Order: sequence, then structure tokens, then C-alpha cells
Amino acid sequence: MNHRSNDRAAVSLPKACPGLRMTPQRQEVYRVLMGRRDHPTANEVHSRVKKRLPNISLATVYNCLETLVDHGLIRQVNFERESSRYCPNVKEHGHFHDQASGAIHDVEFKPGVNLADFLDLPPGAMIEDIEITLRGKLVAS
Amino acid sequence: MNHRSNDRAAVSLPKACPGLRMTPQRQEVYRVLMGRRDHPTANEVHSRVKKRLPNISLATVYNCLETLVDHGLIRQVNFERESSRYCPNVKEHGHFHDQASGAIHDVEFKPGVNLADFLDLPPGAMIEDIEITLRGKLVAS
DNA sequence: TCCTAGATTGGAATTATTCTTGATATTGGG
DNA sequence: CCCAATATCAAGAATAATTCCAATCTAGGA
Repeated sequence: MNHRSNDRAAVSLPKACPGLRMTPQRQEVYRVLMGRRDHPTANEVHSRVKKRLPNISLATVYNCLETLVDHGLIRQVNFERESSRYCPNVKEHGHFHDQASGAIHDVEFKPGVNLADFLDLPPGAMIEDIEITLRGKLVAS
Repeated sequence: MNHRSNDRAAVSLPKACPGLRMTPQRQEVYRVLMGRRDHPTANEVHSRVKKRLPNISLATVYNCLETLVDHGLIRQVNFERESSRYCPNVKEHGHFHDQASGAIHDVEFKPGVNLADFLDLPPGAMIEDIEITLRGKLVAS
């Protein structure tokens, strides 16, 4: 890694974000999320962002995260009653929480799967958002 | 409904609850949950329980709920960052949250489904708990 | 350049939940 | 039946994540 150029440029922001002003704070929050996709909490994001923006406040991090969520650039993920976590994977997906390591893995749908294939939805239900969380252990295979 | 006998007796407690002392408070909390399966919060449970046990404290309701959850008699359900809700449906199931009415509907799995058929689980994942939450609207069909 | 809407800050406020502590109640053994 | 051990309850204090608020600050358009 000898061409250690400004890696801020390494994160390409999505093209179409109507009505979103990309301030340095929002950029950095987004960059941090893209840089390490380990589902950090707002606090962890704050720590990481402070490396470049030492004066940023936790409130601002919360604001940025909320804005990015509202604009569909990132997703907010909740496990039980723990702190919210944030995830730059915008595709519809679930999460597997490894109880041993605490790590969180994204879980994709198999291609062509439809919710109604395995769930008995109430008649007339228009699904707008899905949250699937699995908890368990990873065993050596 | 003319035989308005003590409807406390109407709720049959599960037979096998090893190590669980069924105190009046726990009984009443459980009865209330079975009586109206609308996924109340701890606060709502507290209000309802107070009709019969006017001196019960919110802390005790939290204690009872936690104990019942630990013994597998009820389930704790979390939606986003809202207050936890409690549900006497112990079968593995998900929830549909109707954004219009705020109502929460249980969503059963179709018989015989295996999650691994629909989701790309990490290799070696042993699932111990599943949480599926859907949000959306009910449209007249 | 000036104005205005939107953004940022730091700290206070909120809220659900947990913790602490002392009082009570219940159980099993003698 | 009584006692000690243990479990439960209650009330309020404490905690922790998040939101709110008021006071600047900033960027971009007129």
C-alpha cells in the first residue's frame, strides 16, 4: 500500500441523493461506515469519525446517521434492546448475530425468494420494511 | 356470559415450569397477557394488572415479565427502538406492524419451512432464535 | 456581499429499563 | 409447627441511549 493517497476519495458517494447536503460530517460518517462494515453503534462511529473531525459531537453523529438513514444511504439495525447499529448495506437483508464472538453477519435472501413463500401474512398486508434477525452460534464445519 | 365466575381460573397456567414460583403477581401478569393478546408494553401491563393488584409496582411488573420470559412462558418483542412488548404466543413466529392502526399481528411460518431454504446463512450457523418483524399497511382486499 | 435555511454543538432533558436495598413472604428441614 | 435459607417485592435512585433545545455557524443563492 504505497500510494497512500487520501482515502477519503476511496468512498464513492451514491449519485442521486436529492435534497441531501453532503457536509464534511455526513461524508465522514458515511466513509467510516463504508470503510469497516462491522455494524458499529453511534458511539463507535463517533470514535472513528473523531480521528478526522476531532470536534464533531455525538449529537451530530446521531443527526448524520438519521439523515443518511432517511435518505436510504445506510440502514439502522436493532438487536434486542441494545444500541442501534448502522450498516451501509442497503440491499434488503437480515442479520445473524454470533453469540460467541458478538460478530454480526449480513444474511442475504436466496435469489427469487418471496416472503409469502414461508410466512403466513395477514390478508392485504403491504410490506414496506422487513427486519430479520437470527441469533446463534457458528460451529466449525 | 351469565356464569361470571372468577375468570382468574379461566387462564390455565402451563403445566411444567420447573423452578418457577407462581406468585399472585406473576399469575396476574400472565393472566393479563393471555386475556388480551395485543402485545402490550410493560407500562400497559402494569395498568391492567393494577385493577386487581392495586399496589403492584412497575418494577415488579418488569420482574415478573422477565421471569416469565426466562421460563419460556411468554415472549418479549422489540420493534425498532420502542418499548418492549410482551406476547403470550410462545410458538416461533414473527410480527406484522400495521403502520396505519398501530396494531401488531402475529405472523406464523408456513408449515414445514426451513429458513435455510430461503436465506443464505453463514456456513456453520446454528440458529437459536429468530426475530422477524414486518412493517407496512393493511389494504382492503 | 448579505440573507436565509439548514447544520452543528454542547449540554440539558427524556425515557425505558435496571439496580439497590430493605422489607416480606415462602419453603423445606428438623 | 418453627426457623433459617432463599426468593420475591416495592420504591426510588441510577443508568444509558437517544432526543431536544438554544445558540452559533456555514454554504449557497439573490
